[in-house]
Amino acid sequence: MLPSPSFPPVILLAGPTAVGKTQLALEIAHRLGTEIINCDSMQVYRYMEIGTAKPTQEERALVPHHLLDVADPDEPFDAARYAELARPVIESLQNRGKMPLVVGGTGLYMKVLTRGICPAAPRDPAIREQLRRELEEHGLERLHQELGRVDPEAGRRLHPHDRQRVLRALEVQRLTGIPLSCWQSQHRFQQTIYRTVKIFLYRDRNVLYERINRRVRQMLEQGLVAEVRRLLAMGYGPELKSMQAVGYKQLAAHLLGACPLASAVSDMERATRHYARRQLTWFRGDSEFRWVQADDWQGILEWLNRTATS
RNA sequence: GGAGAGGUACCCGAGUGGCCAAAGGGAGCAGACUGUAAAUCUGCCGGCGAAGCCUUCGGAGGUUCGAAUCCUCCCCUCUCCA
Repeated sequence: MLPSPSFPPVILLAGPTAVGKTQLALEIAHRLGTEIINCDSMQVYRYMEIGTAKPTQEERALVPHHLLDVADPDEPFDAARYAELARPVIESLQNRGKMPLVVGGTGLYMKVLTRGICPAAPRDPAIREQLRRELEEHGLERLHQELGRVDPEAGRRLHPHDRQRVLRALEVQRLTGIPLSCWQSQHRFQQTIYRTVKIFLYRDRNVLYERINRRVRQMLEQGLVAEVRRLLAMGYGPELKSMQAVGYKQLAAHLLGACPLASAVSDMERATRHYARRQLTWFRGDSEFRWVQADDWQGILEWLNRTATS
């Protein structure tokens, strides 16, 4: 799968949370006569509307959206699955001569979509369970030591406190008998699958933080608390990955009696800021993204016209 | 007016003579990231900087070899009594 120059390029529109991706995406999609492919790890879940700032039904009526509502909140979902679902959509759009517009803030999903992922085995529930038990019994230090033995490179690279990655590395090693770092050395994100045009929307940090606070307030006015209550009532508990999402996590804690609403809200604001910061760090690392001021629609559209059609 | 309590770095807060540029937490900033990624994890955090130096603990004095810590006066905040 090499990038085919005859195919329309894939436009990637990224940016930190609350920067204004959705609105601009609608405009771009409208101008280019194309469709939007969501690249937000939380908007893929059903029933999570307000807190994920998912495009509304009205917005979706204006421009077709893909990869929204493709999983239940308790369904396993990850970057590989995302890419698996998004690729056929991209192809289908390209076959119709359209430039797929991938929009979202989930850096890893974009990376895996455009560059693939190492073919190490997916998550295995049985081994996970076993690892969880060992973690409880012996502690993380011990597991990290084991990793150092079976996969010295990963052991060196991974911080002993990084529970998630240490467990994942052990999982792969046990499942396949091959160290994760070997799998990874086979796949270094070198190959690009599509011809892409990458845009990263940014704003002054203080302005972004103000927008975040404002949007949190709006979400609450729109009934985010009720939405979270509904999810809990449907049996989607706070332990689910989907329920770790910013906003859902804090409000679920409040609804379950852990803290007053006011502190849940300020926790949510802070978590959103932290998230935005991490997004900035992530995308700074990908020099192919062109950073553009989020208000400069005119400039963006002109630049897109030049670049995407050249 | 009287009786107490207190003022510590952006915030909260520990520290009661040297081991204090000052615990801890939060915020903030920077970074890492290959199947949980809105997750997980790391570092920095008075100033300049290599060592080291310089300015900090409400303000001004004082005691002491040495003060955030002790004394004096002043300013401010809070609680209670009037």
